[in-house]
Amino acid sequence: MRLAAEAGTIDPIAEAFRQWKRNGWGPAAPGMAAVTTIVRVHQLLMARIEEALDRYDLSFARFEILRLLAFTRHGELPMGKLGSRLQVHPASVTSAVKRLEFDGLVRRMTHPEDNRSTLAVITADGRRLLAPTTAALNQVFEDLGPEPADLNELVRILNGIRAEAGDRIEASARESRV
Amino acid sequence: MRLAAEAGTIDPIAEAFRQWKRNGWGPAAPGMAAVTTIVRVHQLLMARIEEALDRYDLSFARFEILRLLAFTRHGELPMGKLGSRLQVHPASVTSAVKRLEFDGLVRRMTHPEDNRSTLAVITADGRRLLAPTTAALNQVFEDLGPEPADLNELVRILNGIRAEAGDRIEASARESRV
DNA sequence: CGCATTTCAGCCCAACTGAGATGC
DNA sequence: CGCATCTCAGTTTGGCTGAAATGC
Repeated sequence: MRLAAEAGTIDPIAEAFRQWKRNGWGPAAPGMAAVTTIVRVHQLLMARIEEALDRYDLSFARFEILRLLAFTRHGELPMGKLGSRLQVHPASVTSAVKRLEFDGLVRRMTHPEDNRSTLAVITADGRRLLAPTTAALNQVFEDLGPEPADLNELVRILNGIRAEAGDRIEASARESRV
Repeated sequence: MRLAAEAGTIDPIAEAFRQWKRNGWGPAAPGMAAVTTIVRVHQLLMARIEEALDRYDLSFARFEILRLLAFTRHGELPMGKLGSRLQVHPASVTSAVKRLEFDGLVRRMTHPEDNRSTLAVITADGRRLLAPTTAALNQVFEDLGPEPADLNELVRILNGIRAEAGDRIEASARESRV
């Protein structure tokens, strides 16, 4: 999506924040601004990430699968484990891996110790593709804007939201003040 | 989506952060953790928001249109303006407003001063629906977890990302330290 | 005429549901 | 047998493109 910023206009999020308070929803205003900003930043980030991966014909979801596999000891993981680690639906894992297999980036084999389960294994081509794509994404990660200390602070606060929602957070991550 | 947390496992994001540094991508590690955490929190938030709006048969996108219309002086806005304010594609505005009109929450009229343009106008039913839905969302906003001061800090840092991406930010929002 | 605004048809993709197959 | 794991077909959804219609 290529949406031009509205010319000569104020920040829509700041404006909404003002209206929220004016309408007597003051206690919810900081949360409302936080949520709206997260949604907007998510949109901006996904656009940049997709653009960075575009020429490699990889979606962010498929990249994450490759990356996760490469991080394991033998470059393999059961389908179900992929889903729980990446928080995606089992059926989505099936289709993403199918696409990766079609592209020769992973192959599938039934689990040697449990024939119900099938392993996704990253191929040499898959590992090769990780070098340039990781570099492209790291470029995005390094150009976010805020200083590393602020990014760590950002993660700390967001982890508070994850914790409240029941997400599993490491204790250390919740405390660390940069 | 209702995805159970993986039992007995560490935080996947913290683990990825560790691996990122171990692989020599240290400078990108804070940004990588920030992006991954934003993506995850976005996912959690959208699930909660959709759940809160579910019984009103409203999507978040359609709620935002109603809210934006209610905030204007006459409860009306041209289609194009809706799109630029909410950062959605013109064709998406058309379909969202069509759905809202079908539900009797907005009606459409051609712009009195420019016949090319059509105005979306919120109806009395639309305004009525905003009371309980706003209350339901405010409940979500108030229960995010972090204190208001931290939420403001969160917005400040995220605005740094928006600014870097060329989003229009109010100067005040970029400076405010809570 | 060029340009702006909106709509529409059509496409693609992601995600989910429910049913089934297989094996523990 | 109940349960876990995965796959598949089908549906829905959102968002996009490109073209058309209308009027400035």
